[in-house]
Amino acid sequence: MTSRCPTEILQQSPARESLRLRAVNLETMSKGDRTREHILRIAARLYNDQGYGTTSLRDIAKAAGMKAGSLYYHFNSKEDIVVEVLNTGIAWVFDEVRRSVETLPDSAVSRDKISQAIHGHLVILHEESAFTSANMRIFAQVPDEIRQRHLPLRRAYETYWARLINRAQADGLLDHRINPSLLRLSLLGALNSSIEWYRADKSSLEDLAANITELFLQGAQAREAAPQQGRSARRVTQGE
Amino acid sequence: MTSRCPTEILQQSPARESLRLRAVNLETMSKGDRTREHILRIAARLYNDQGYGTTSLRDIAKAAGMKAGSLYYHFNSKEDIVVEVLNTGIAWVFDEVRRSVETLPDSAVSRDKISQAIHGHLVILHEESAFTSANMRIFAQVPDEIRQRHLPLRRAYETYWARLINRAQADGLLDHRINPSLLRLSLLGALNSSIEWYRADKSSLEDLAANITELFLQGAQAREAAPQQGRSARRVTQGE
DNA sequence: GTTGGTTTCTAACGGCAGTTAGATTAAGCT
DNA sequence: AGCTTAATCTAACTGCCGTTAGAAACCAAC
Repeated sequence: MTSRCPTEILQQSPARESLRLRAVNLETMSKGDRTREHILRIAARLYNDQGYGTTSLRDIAKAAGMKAGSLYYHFNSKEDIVVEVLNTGIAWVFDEVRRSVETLPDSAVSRDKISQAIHGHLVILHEESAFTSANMRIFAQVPDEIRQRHLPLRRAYETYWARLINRAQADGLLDHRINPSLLRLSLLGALNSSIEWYRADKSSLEDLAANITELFLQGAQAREAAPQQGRSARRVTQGE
Repeated sequence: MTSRCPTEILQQSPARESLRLRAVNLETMSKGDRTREHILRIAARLYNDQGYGTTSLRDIAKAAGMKAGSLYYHFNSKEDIVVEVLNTGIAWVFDEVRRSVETLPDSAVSRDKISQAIHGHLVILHEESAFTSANMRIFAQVPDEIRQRHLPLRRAYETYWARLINRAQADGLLDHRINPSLLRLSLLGALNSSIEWYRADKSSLEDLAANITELFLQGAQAREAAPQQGRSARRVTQGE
């Protein structure tokens, strides 16, 4: 039996769970837990800005308005901080993508489900969660031991996408000659690379999501006529 | 007027140029230059294996069979080493991709040119150049100053791809509704993400290149019939 | 206002980082 | 052989790293 909730894959204390809930209840949290969250958010921002290797505990502490030693009241080690940032990043994007897909009725066509998943992934990546973008940025650069601790959750998220795509292929949406793994890896590779080139002032995330969906499903090659069924997203003007 | 050779964009001493030439003339090189190259190759390998931040000069020196201080006979700083590794990585993939495309007659159809470019990029990334894979791995994690020094060459390579794609759209290969920048960024994002999931024992690079070309041009969505013109690459079985 | 728990700071520790100057060795030339 | 240049090593410097122990400050409850 597979777990439905991404957070279940981690054995976490209740306090550690709090960050995973999208609606953070600031009032009911103790000061310690609030500070703890604050530190994690600061850490995620710094990881985004300057990478993992060059972000010291003293950097995080200073940005959080405290001294390096004080971090050890909330965390056992530097490693624990980055692992929690990584896990939160995936947990959030996982929750959001699932939520986006489940917005649709179960009977919805596969194309809409994939389109929604793409949009959800992009929204979290670019608008909602510094944890998720930090994850995509630094995952490949953290020491192997840290990556191993984080890997189960990441795999769970990848599996979710794999199922989405497999189902789409079974439904007949996807060509049977397409390798579903290649599609998944290429699509997520493209989506995650967008943290290095997407700028919100150039186009909306809705347009970006629609255009990427179109690109990966219809392909870039010219088609004779075949206008799509009223699904005409405005073109995005990204990059030069 | 635009420069044809990617190395021209860098003002380099002749000695520094050597690594950029694919056919390395080991005999005619001085011992110093050979050691210099050796160090750079070692550095690229270590950057690939353990990232930039956690690779110290002492690590590089030890792997190269010398002491840390000795590196300073060949390089002025740690920064110079990583910048040269980065530049070499792009110079090589740039040369190879251009060479691949120019293998074809000028009259070749755009599809073949793009297909060749994709293959060349993947070959360098996975088989030929630890510099190129190191570049893709660590580019996002080096300090900003280093990235700035490297950026011109990277932009030149991106521009080459942009021209390739623009021409393909002008030729009518690509749908006019496709945003060429989005195609380029998504495609390169997908290609470069392959350093994290491609395993040579699972499929050949030729198959991978053919399948990615197919994916980005034809799209994943099921097509009625329309068999492609004899261009039937075997399916790759990558990932789970 | 004292108490007791929570939170932060201070000050240091050992270790490793990049870098440097100068001594030492190796190689080539006459 | 002796001299010169090339290449490497030795040994240190300064500075920042993650981490720790214990003292201080804060804060609520009585």
